[in-house]
Amino acid sequence: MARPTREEARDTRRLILDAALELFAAGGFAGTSMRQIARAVGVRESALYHHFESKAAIFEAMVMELGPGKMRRFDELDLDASLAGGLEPLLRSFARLLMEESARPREQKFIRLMLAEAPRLKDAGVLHNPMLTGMTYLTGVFEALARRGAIRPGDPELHAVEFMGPLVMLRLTYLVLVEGAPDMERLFALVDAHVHHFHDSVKPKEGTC
Amino acid sequence: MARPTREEARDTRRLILDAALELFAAGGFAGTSMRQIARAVGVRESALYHHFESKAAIFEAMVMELGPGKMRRFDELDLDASLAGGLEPLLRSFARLLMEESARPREQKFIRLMLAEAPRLKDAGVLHNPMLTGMTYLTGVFEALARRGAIRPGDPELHAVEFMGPLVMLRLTYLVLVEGAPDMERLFALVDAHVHHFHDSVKPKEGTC
DNA sequence: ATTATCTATAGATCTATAGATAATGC
DNA sequence: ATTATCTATAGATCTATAGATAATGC
Repeated sequence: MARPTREEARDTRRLILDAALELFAAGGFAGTSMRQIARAVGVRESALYHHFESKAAIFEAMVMELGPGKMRRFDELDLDASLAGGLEPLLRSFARLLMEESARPREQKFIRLMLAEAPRLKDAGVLHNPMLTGMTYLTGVFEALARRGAIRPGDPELHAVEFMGPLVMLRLTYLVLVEGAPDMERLFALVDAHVHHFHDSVKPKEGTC
Repeated sequence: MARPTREEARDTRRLILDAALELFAAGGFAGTSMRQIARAVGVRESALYHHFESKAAIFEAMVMELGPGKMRRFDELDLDASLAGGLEPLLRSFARLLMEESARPREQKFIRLMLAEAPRLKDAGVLHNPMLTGMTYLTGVFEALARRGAIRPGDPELHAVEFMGPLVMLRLTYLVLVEGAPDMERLFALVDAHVHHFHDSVKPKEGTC
């Protein structure tokens, strides 16, 4: 035994991170032991310490890998080009993308873990609440949209809250806090309805009364 | 020592529950030891077992006490009478009440605990996700409002999502996931702006174009 | 020589229980 | 007799380390 041959070699670091995410999401950081992680991976505890200095180091590596805000997908976006297809389709595809991503098992577990360990995130070297970071970013987007007249003028933070609030809540109720398979059909129907409702309430007023 | 005199007697059960809420909210259920709770209360571990069978029993008692959905405040409400003052003031006072309540330290800790322990709630005898219960309830309220023409017709679940989503998110960002004193002024400004925006989007259409 | 594992274990917890002690309320 | 605490401890479990072993890549 001891060191495995090249044929048997596996990416143990990867396996540790995957097993730890699974276990942390289900039992919490403190509720998961190095022993459980080792058992899930199929190695001894001491092998874990070869890859990570401590249990906290596993958590930190996980946050570093999955954490830094997925909100920046708008960054690669040329607002003017995207707006050519219309504001509502743009918002809808963003909202659907967010939900599809959140529905992925790894993301579901990670969001659950972040919510559960929120009070301890700072100790793990995560300076800012990911939710706040996302909101700050979206606020900037709505500011830009208002500047070019794509939406009617107003408090951009309010627009960010009105747009993201229902999405965050739908994600919580349908994806994060639910157990078993989520009702994706109902979820997407509500997402589309929300986008339509939101768009209706911010689109520039047209015509005269 | 041993049993304290009547003068020194304290409500130890109450003190245990309070200390446990504090510690569970900060460190999670698994991250908190009976030893820590005993130290916080100022008794020995064995005294805890006089009041509760186990650590899990403390958690269960806590959920039983604080859990059963605070959403039912609408129950004591005569919709018709309340609507006399106008829909927007009614919604605003509900939203502000929800935020004021969520801002109370005990509630903040409890919400944090519920989010953190959500995957383990079923084991604690909590059958339903409190968030879903609240949404079901609110959906009924908006159905009633639509039936009596106080809001324009539409999917009542969508209305519940549009109304509560931003409130849930504001609560998360400003009260639950934040550390230190929350910026209540900015929070209430956003709550009021949200209620106004929401009311604008659901009030019955008046006049003709 | 380095890397990835193993066996074995030290030392620190932690939950829960047994049995003693003293105040209370009948 | 009952209630609420204490002291003491059994027994389980947990994090982390020391040192051995064998495969890898130079």
